[in-house]
Amino acid sequence: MARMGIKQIAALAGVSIATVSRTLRNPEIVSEQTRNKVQKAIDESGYKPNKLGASLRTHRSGNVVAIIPDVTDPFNSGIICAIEQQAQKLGYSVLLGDTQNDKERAKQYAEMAEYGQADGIILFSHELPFNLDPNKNVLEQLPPLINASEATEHQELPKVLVDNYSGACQATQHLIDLGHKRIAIITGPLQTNSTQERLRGYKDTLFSAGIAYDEQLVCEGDYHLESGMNETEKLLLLKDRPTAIFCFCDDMAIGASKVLKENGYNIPADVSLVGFNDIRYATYMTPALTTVRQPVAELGRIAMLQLHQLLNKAPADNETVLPVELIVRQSTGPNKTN
Amino acid sequence: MARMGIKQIAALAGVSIATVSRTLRNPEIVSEQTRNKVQKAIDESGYKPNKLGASLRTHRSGNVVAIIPDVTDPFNSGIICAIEQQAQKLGYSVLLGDTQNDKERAKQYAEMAEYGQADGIILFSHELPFNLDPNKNVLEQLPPLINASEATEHQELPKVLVDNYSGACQATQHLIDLGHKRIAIITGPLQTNSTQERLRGYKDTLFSAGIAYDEQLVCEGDYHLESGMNETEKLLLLKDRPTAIFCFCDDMAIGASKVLKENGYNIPADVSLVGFNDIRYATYMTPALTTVRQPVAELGRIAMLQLHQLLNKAPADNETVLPVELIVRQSTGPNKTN
DNA sequence: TATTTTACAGAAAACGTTTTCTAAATTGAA
DNA sequence: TTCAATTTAGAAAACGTTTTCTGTAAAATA
Repeated sequence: MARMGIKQIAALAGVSIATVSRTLRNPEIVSEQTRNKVQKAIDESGYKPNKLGASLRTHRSGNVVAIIPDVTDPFNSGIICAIEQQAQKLGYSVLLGDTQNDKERAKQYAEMAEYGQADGIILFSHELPFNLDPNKNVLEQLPPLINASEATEHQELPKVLVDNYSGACQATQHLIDLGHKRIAIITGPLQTNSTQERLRGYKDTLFSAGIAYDEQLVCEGDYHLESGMNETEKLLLLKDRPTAIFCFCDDMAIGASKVLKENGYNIPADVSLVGFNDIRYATYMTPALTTVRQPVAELGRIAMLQLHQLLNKAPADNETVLPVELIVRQSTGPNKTN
Repeated sequence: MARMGIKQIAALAGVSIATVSRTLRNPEIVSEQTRNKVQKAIDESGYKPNKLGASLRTHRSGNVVAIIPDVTDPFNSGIICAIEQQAQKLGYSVLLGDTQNDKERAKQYAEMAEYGQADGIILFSHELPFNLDPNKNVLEQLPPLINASEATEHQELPKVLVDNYSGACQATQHLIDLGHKRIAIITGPLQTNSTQERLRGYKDTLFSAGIAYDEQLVCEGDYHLESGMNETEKLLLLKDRPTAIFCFCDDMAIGASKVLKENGYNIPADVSLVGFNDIRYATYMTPALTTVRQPVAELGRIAMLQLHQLLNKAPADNETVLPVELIVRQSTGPNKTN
């Protein structure tokens, strides 16, 4: 297949290139007769208009870049999948920006927007991968950007989040309702918005129930499975060990579960376990994991929708908060130690 | 930040645009003095060369599209992650083409190469998303394309695969060594190369051990968790039920495990279970899943490397086969029914 | 010193589109 | 019929680069 350009098609159809372009983008303003001629030439030649040419002219690549810490994490990949779905519906393509938690890579991906490779960014991070001039308006220094799932410190940026506070409240209350008083948590990185909100929910709920906040029971994890294991080991060394552990993500809960079992603890008889995210495998763990379900598909869908708004100069909502839901399974049970 | 083009930089530095371009792409052919002038202008203005302009001119978008059935599957996302890693090293960006098993979408993504949005394709499918003219050479009708993990019927296409045959042999032999004779399998779709190869490995190994092949024991799954459950239920209805089940992916094994447990079967005491892939969660299942590990990172890395070759007109290897490894954990044990 | 080579930098074309501007042809109103 | 309004389509500019082709100045050779 010889490379065909709009010129060749124009020649083939005996019209100008402008007419070919119009037939493709604005069929209604070209007469039926000419339109047919052009269409015939296109069909016969199998012409595929070059997107780069068009993009260059229109200043729109039609790409968005999703900057994400790790596609390998099922929670992330779920959102990515939803973003991608919605992107296709809206006519965008998604560039994958898996940073592996490397700031430098995040920056490189972010720059795609500045090099014209992408029109906008969906960012899953609490860190903004740009060097900002603190004296100037934040928004004006950035390409169109939506924060998803995690937020940066810059309040001006549009974000679509999940009700982390409520999720933590529900989880904590559930444990309290089961009679637990010594409820440990394994958080994510303390700088993240998600962890801060969940921590707040945890504290508030404890307080409402009249349970004293015990710093010994809060461990900082990093949302990775291994940290769930490490922190659980520490918790088990405590004199007065917790009867329940609330992990801020399922992976850490899975890690915790492994350590608990290895040490002969029965879940939930000896210690109850709650996760966060409700990844696909949560139901299939033994015991099935009680967890806070995030509306992953909705999160991705809306993030993409909002970015689309932004790209059309319509302001995006500054903050969208989606509800979460506690899914009670078998990893939580009544506190039997009292 | 006012949009800066190469023209503005040229003016700022008092040189021609050609010189600016050369400073950026071929610094060695411009004198140090001029280079410095230009560099200064670039630094001061924060100029980011527009990639679309360059791509248009060079006929290289610098993008590759990964056409994949489902990012949400940890096996797939593992490969994608590796591809992405390697792509970045080589200076490419990865467009995500999650098809959700929809042929039409696969085709749309494949067309990105024809529209100049992508330079090449990494395809995870046994179906070629193109309409081919059967009279003509296959390769000449396709954009640069590498098959990864799964192969199409077209032998000419370069592919990087895993030694599915050997994997199935190892798994089957392991079960035979444990004394199992009634070894059921839950395959993937029969049209896929991966399943065909594994099936062949299974049959050959049975034959070598002098165990008769029993068609009742082979169930066709679809690599999804649910099908693992469904097929296991069928297997349990058999008069002479299997003492071991070898699932062609971990997700199906996880599904099988659930059904087995629900029906009161003990793993591995009553029935042994083997998976394929060794996803991250395989170790954390109860019992930990014996499975065939695929070199996911290597697979992705090589696929991208091969595509890179192709894009530089160097022929890619027609077939790369990577070794797999049986990881024995707790879901397999001696056959106790004899 | 005269001549050839080499190093460097500018002008301009090219990549493949979209879109503005203009002109011709057609239609409708008067 | 004439004139204005509308429809239609072409010419040409523009998007932001890279690269070829030239030309000039400096360096190397004789």
